[in-house]
Amino acid sequence: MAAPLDPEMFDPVCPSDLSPVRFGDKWAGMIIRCLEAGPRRFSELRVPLRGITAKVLTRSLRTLERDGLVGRTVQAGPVRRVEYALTPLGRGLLGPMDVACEWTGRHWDELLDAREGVVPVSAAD
Amino acid sequence: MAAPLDPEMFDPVCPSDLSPVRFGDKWAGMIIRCLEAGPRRFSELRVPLRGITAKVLTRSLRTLERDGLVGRTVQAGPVRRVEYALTPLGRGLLGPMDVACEWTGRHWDELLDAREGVVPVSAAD
DNA sequence: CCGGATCCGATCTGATACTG
DNA sequence: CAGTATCAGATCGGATCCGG
Repeated sequence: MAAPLDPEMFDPVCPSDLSPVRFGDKWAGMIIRCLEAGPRRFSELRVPLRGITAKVLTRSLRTLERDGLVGRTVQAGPVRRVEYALTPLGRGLLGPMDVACEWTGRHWDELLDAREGVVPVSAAD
Repeated sequence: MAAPLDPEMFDPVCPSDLSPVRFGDKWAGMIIRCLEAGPRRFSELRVPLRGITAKVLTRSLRTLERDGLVGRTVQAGPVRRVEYALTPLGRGLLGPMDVACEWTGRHWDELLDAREGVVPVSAAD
């Protein structure tokens, strides 16, 4: 429902693999975020998830379904319409996700420094 | 530090892959838990991490080190002694971890039911 | 004691092409 | 529109053996 998903919802310059915290597989966290505001169609999800192939999106969604985090609804008709939505369980996961995201945001520069081999202060020769 | 690590700290019957939340690689979360009470030696870590091979433990520790979550200290001497400890950054991660663990604990049965294909209530024919 | 080197199978991810 | 089939590449976790 509601507003269409922002195509630039996930900044490609922001490699989220800097964060030690992961939710499900590579895409699961982003999918859950996409479903936060309400049910979304398959094609709708593909927009912010730049470049994800249908197969990969399908597999991630199936896994989320198997784990009880996402529900799938098929509406037969002239054109096929499949909607995905968070289950109550999946919605509950938003809490821990917010905590993880906030933590990562607060320590982004430290995480970045660590990767780049930056030393505390004056040791930087 | 202090007390030795409980060898049964991680229940093998408790497949943590039921939880959608993961910290780093397969072992990172457990390693961080092991370091919660203070620095630990390499061999010490291998006890609760039943069956982990030296190579894999080394790799996980190196990754944690690269990401700035764990520090490594070598004390040369008659016998080699290497200690690992949480950095302030790594220690901060305990917060989000606690949140994730608590959430998983609270929803354990729902997660289990989903995996076993249990339907809500009376739909179980 | 604390690893590194090598090799291997399993899993993950994706590109490409095709379908009800 | 919403997938499936197939194939290829990368990464992961681990067994086994070797070294400082």
